[in-house]
Amino acid sequence: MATTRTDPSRGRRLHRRHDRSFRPKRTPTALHLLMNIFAEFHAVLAKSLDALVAEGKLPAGLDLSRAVVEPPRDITHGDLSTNAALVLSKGAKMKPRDVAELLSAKLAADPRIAGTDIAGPGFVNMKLKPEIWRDLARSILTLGEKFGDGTMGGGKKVNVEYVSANPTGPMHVGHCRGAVVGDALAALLEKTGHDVTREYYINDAGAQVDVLARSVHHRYREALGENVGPVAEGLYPGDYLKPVGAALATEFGTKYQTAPEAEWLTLFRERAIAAMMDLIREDLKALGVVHKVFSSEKNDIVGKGRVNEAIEYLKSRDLVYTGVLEPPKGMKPEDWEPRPQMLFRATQFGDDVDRPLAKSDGTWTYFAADMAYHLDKYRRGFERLIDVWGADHGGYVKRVDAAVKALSEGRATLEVKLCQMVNLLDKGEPVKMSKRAGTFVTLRDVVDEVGADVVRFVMLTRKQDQHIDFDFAKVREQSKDNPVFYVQYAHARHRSAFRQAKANFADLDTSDAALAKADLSRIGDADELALLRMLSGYPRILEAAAEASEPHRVAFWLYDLASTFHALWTRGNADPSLRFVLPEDRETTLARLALVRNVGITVASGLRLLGVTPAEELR
RNA sequence: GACCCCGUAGCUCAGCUGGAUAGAGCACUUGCCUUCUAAGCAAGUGGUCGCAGGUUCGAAUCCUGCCGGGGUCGCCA
Repeated sequence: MATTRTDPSRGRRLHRRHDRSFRPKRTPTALHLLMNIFAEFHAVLAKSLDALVAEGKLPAGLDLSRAVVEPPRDITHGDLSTNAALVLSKGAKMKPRDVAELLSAKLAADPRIAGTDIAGPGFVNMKLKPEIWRDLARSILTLGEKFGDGTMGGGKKVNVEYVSANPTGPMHVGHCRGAVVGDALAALLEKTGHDVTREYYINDAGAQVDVLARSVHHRYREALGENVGPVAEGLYPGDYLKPVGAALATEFGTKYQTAPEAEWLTLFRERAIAAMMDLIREDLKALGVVHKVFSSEKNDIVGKGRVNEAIEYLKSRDLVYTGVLEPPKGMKPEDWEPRPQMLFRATQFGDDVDRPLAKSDGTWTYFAADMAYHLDKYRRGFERLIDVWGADHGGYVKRVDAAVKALSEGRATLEVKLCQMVNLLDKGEPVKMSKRAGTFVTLRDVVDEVGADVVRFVMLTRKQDQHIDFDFAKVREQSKDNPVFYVQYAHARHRSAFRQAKANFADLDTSDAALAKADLSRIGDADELALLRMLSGYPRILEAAAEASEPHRVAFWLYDLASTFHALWTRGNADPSLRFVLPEDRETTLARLALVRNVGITVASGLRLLGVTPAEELR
């Protein structure tokens, strides 16, 4: 396996490239926009190190790639902390504390650093001048929701394929996790400077779409008034096919009522798939998910001979052969019989066994088509492919990874994000669902009932490889168990503070531009500065989340931010002098509104990234 | 049998890709509304990070082996 998650060198490399390339440019005329404080001070650290090398106090060629500048766990340790001395001591052949002494003295000379000290085994802690936080506040007001935009991706093309539900019916709740995770991941990658394409793969070439066509034919006859009885075993029984059958009845009358299957199968299949895709697109739209590209297995891959091309390519590399697979050990398939098959040498690329490409009836396996599809993505210029799948497809990862490696000669990378199951519950009791029996809860039902905001946020309150319990009773409650309200409430409160300000100062200019000019030296309370310090972590969180492909981190961070803001807000209850709006003090009000607006901008940015509406008010 | 994921407070889960004294919500105990919307806040109780080794200045995090739970395993998609 060589996916991103298991390749330890990958993250490091990206970090370093980003950090090194970040050189704050100071233009005397414009305000220097503080974007990522940690990246900036990593640059300061590198400069200090260079100086120490030039002075001969440290040897040249030290590897700074493992050194990080981060917020200390405990704020009494200062604003920034670096492990540089610990990381460098070995290469410098010095004790960590001694390296720390040198770095500490050098860093203390930076005009923006108020002081440094050494702690523990050799951490260097830095205390920044409060003016830094006020610069940050002004920067956020100037940037607006661009705050947090990053260049980490370097404009690189990334293809994110997600949902890709079979076109045999409306989406059920189980699909919505992948939809939300994929969508948020795509947004996150865009925010961090990637050129993202959101894509959906339509599995419309298999046997199941023929079943769909037959199911529609049943509904068609039904619509013509024929007494067809219940839907036959093995067909899709859902009512959602009735309108499709009815439309065909209107259009073609009795033409295909008794005709042999061969006469209508293709037509009915195409109409049915088109109708189902319309349905699915509507469902996705209700959830706020919009794909840019829909690739059809049948029309874009198989029909265009892409599978043949892929196989021919592999054959030319001697990666295809005819062989007989061993039955899997430990389980005894009853109908197992050894059979020669066309196989792809997946084992040469890290898979456990070689994989079949053709079925016994001569048609391609799903894998063969999927392989060709991934080659198609690569040929469209994507060297980074991300697929979001359900965890039940976990056993399929290695072979597609092997295929991508083989077909791109190692130039393309595939990351598969597996989303664990969503356990659907009602008051703690499992809800039974069966698509074949037609008893399943649709995504639409859930979205209509609790709203897209709640569905989306809940789906992001777990790491994707962790199970989620989605309990209707709880989600319906719209109580404080629902973290989405907690975060939205922070945004609503920020709006409320502005309404309050207008009520007290009718003529007050509270535009972001005006707030950026406020006298921010009036922001001095420890909790106020702590809030700004927290906001400074936003770009950092986005980068880390993007690098790990873990959008849930943004949701958790927003929750923490909301918590910090609520705490500050509530202090005003006990001590009116700490309120944001002070009817007696226009200037301080303006400064505090600037702070509040910083929170509002950042919460809105984060929520929008996750596809959740920043609420104006919650009542 | 093989492969993948998970195991952290009573419960549900985070833990910033190896850092300092392991965090949050729920639950439980105790306070805060003549209100900048209390859908909120503050404090307290609660941990052998599944077990055992290893790697190093340092491990919940990385490696190995076990234990427990889930998922998957030729011609379904």
